[in-house]
Amino acid sequence: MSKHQVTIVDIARELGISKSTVSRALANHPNVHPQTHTRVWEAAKFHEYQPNLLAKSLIQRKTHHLGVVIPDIEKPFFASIVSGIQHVANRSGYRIIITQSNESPEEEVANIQALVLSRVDGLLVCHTRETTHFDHMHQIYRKGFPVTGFARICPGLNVPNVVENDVQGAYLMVRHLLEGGARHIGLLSGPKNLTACRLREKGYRKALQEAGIRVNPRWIVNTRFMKEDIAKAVDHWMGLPHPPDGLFAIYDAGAVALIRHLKAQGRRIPDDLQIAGFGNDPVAELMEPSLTTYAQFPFKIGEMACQQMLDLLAGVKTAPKEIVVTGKLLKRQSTLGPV
Amino acid sequence: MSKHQVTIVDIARELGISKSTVSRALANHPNVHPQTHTRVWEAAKFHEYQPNLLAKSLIQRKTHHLGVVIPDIEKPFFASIVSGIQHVANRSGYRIIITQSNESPEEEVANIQALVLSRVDGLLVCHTRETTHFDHMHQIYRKGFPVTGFARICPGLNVPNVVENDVQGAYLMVRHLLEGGARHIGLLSGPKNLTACRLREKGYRKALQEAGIRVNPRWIVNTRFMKEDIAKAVDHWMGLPHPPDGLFAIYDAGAVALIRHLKAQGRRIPDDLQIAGFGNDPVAELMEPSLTTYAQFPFKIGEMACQQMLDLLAGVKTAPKEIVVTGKLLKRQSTLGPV
DNA sequence: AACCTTCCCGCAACCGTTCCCATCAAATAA
DNA sequence: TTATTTGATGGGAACGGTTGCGGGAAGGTT
Repeated sequence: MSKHQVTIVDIARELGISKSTVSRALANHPNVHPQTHTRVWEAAKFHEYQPNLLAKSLIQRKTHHLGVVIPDIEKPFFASIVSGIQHVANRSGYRIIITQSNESPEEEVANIQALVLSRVDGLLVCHTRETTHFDHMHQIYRKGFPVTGFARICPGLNVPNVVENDVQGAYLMVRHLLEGGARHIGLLSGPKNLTACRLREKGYRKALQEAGIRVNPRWIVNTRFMKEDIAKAVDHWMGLPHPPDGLFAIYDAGAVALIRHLKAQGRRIPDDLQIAGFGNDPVAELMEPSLTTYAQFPFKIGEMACQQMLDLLAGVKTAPKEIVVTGKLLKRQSTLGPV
Repeated sequence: MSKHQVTIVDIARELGISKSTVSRALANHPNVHPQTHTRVWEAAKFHEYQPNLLAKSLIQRKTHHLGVVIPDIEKPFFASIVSGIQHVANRSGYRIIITQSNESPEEEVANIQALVLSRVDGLLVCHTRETTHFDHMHQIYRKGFPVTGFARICPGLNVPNVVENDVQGAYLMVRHLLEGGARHIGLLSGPKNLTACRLREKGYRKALQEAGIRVNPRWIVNTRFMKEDIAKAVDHWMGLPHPPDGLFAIYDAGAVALIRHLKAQGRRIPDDLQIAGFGNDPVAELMEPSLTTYAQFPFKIGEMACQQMLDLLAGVKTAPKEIVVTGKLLKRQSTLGPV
């Protein structure tokens, strides 16, 4: 960076005009003489002039940066969301600053604060699993800072939110299992405090109730997403008077682990029992048997979330709404059998 | 944003002192009376003062932002790299701005230019597969702009680069196949113009030569990473006078597809032929048979790349070096058989 | 000829900091 | 006492742009 970056003042001096005129010419302001306009542009091009966006941001109070807070970008689900956000952001001339909380609430608030400090125009946030206090959110909301939530949202915060349709997805999936003939359907769920788990469980219950089946509480197993939980769950189910003829795991990794475990036990899938997952992990398609699952379109979620943010920034006045991105049931071998 | 953000001038006025003093107090400059210091800090806390980092950046010519250019964040490999970059960046008070080129050279240069325009302190870049002209890189290099390359680097650019050890990885893998008894080893490669492909092919050749095996050019198949390439490749190999007894795919997705295809044909792996991949895709571990592959530690690559950048920014004067992150061979069922 | 527009352009304030330099009182040294 | 250092503070010029306001020249209208 030895060379002095050329500024509008340099150009103004060289052309013998004022920096205001140069500024206006470069901004294509109408009240500039055509001849002056071209002279300025030529000089700018000649000197490889690059406007200092910091100065511009400072005065215009806009950085054209959006802050994104996610738990973990290495999860394909979040990576796709980020990609979707990025896609619509770039299209509108925004850049995104990404921060990861690594599922730590402390890092989450630190990231959020750092982002508002660096003057992003808006914040797109997905909370950690563990986030239970939302003071930091209400605080920036009170200041009028533009916020949009996605995937895991802050309860009771009056901002646009984009979520996947957990209830519906689980509902459809369980209906699919029922159509396949299953009557005793086990549910592999996660920690009870997670909204997503509760919602998917809700869909599960709804489908069973509609089919006139009383939900046996012992069908439901709550894990902590650990590998060790799988064997225990299977033992539990198989010890029941009526072992399940279908299993619905609310996360694909769980379904995958179930399949491996059951296959190792010599059970045939889906003949002995059907298995379904949730989330359309890349593995799902490649396993044997390929896994029936529910695709959530995270890219779409990202796009919608970012679009909400752009509307917010553009001052489009609509009541902040909750947008639900509906996914799609992918019926595969783990419920249908070989095709 | 109705409220006027409080500035140091506001605090100065309220306390009846000059803004210089406030600035110094907040920066914990020694030459400030202790009493003034606490008064300033208390006023700042009371009014929830937030420094305007834009103004600071403008004057100090440092944004504490790093630009990251990657082809596709949805690829686990790149997601991990980004995560690694982020990790060391945050630790040192830097934020990262991420842009995706989507494997399009045009988007790549657009992103890079936008990033230098928004005054990032440095640029971490991984080129697209298709990037063949590197004018944009030389241009910013000439300006003295801090650049670090990773994974796919710009040839002939005198900047720190961090790459994985392609030659070594392929070499070790082929040696492993040889140890397993394979003698006719097919290579599923990618487009010839990609450096990674050429390097891995080099490792492949080296291992065979060392073992005293003449490389049969017909063993090598160049794909374009398409699904359709797989069937053709298999047909080609099986049509040879001596069909291969081992296959090395330089990308895991290829190995996975090979396994599925060969299994569908009724061939037993690894009994009929061994199969190995490269990259340690998450699927590799979960398939059946689990895939022998080479793990590249992308997180580490990201960390190293970012560390190089920080050194660069700190002015640590070392000749820009090429750093090689060596991976690890993961021997699994596709070469070893059931365990 | 006097007046009114319209078109260009320059002046200067402003955005919110940092930081160099000057100032001045108090403390120390001669 | 006087000279010198030290410590705390204020003034003001940057940083690189944007923008409201006013003015002058050119042209058109009564």
